[in-house]
Amino acid sequence: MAQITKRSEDYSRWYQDVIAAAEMAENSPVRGCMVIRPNGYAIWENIQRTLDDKFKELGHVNAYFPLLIPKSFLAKEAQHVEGFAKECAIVTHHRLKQVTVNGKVDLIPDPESKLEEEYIIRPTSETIIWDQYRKWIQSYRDLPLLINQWANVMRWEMRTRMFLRTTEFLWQEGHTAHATAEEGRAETLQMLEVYRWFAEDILAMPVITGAKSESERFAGAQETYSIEAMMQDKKALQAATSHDLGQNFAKAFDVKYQNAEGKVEFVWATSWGMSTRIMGALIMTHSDDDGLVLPPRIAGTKAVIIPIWRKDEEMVEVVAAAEKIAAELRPIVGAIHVDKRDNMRPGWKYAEWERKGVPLRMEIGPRDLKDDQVMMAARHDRNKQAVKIVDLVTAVPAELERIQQDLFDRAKQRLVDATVEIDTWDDFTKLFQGDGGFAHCHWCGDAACEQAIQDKTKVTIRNIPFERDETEGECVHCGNKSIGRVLFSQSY
RNA sequence: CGGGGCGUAGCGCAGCCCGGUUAGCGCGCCUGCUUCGGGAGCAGGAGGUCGGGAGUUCGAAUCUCCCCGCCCCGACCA
Repeated sequence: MAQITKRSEDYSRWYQDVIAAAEMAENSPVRGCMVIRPNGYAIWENIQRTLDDKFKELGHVNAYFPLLIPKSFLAKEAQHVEGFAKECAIVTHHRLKQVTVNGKVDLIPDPESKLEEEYIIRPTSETIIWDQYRKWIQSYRDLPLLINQWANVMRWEMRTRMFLRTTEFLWQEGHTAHATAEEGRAETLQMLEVYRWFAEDILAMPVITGAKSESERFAGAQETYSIEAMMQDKKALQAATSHDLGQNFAKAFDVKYQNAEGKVEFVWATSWGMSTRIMGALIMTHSDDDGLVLPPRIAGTKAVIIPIWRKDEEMVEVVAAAEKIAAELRPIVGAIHVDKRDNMRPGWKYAEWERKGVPLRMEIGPRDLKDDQVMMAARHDRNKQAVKIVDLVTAVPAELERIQQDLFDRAKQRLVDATVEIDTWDDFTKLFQGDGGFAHCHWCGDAACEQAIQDKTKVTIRNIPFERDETEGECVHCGNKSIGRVLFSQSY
């Protein structure tokens, strides 16, 4: 069994070890692309379910658009090209041909099957979706158009890391069209709030909401908003984004509607997304040196029951009791696993389920049976207590709720403890040469100054928080006038 | 793409410098018995084109060249 490197020794090694030990994902033969294993995919399925329900509650519907996009589409929105052209995979042929070279059979693209117009594999779907929206939107009565897509996308990054940055990744992308700028802006902010809710209430991951600086804006957006979380190494991770696209895509793809007065106008657009990257954030927010730690609301398995026995007669009794408890609890708390394997001892099983991040463990043996109780142990703080079997229907949901809240509080405390206000360049460099963290600092608003800070320290503006100090001050780097503080940090 | 490290059984590694019988070790896996309340013990067993290709040699895991992949640091990146 692979040992998990301690966080204090090598944080990024620890991260990879946790993923391997929890059997969440592993590398594949395809460079930069990972295999998401059942333990990891179960989490993604829960993410999908929860978000999808919320999207629909707010009036969105799902659709599916092609994986391949005509190359020319990308060129239609100038900034969009600039942002994505460098990382696109391109389909150039539609057929292979067998050839024999030095007696060996090989396959090459059949030159005769070269495509007249090449396709790119979508790095994001704005272009192909907006090309379609042109056909769907004529009247203000067609608006708003609120569509989401669950899909895979591909961005040919130079350096990849499991979940955080993979060549292919899974995500949802919402693409909406509206009659007015105000409606578009309201949708953008509404979806950002959904992401904040999801991160904090479901993933127990406190975030800072705010607007991106101009240089960090999505390619083609008028305004980009993000939620930023703090990992245990005090670096920031952008957990989701929501973009107000203004009329940029409507103009690029000629999407117009006629209003009630008969006037023809371009529509207003938004897009918003959360990807499998969030699972990297989830791992780095809660897990410890013993492996994965998951908040109950997103865990694939909420609790595991470990029957303990010596003799075969005991096994029959204990397993039956465990199954009965599981059956009673499942309708209340969700997936519960009874670990009946008879080829390993309880201690081994405890360690294994701890590695895999199951939030709650119940142990039931002959001694417990006699006392009509089980031992109940929480993964994240090792709190262990005896609970009467009749009380489980209330005790288990309550304990899961305590775990959920505890994980959030713990993460929130880390965030608060590692967040400071900094006013001098000297203190700024000291902070980021040392432990790092989140720093609220004055900034002049100049992109060149922002770039200079990044070049010198690798620190970037994570966002301009909604809740921030807007009193005047001097830019932490250049000393010019500032109209408030923004959030600085090193990031993933 | 630049610098560094690594690639030998499912996992972790030794062997390589200095070429030489059937390539080892630990964990895991299979079979059996004893065990079972915090990573069990004993016995037997299965599992390898030594990342790929070419070369040097009587002989290559070991030497040379090329390629591929992974990890770390850069560059790159909603």
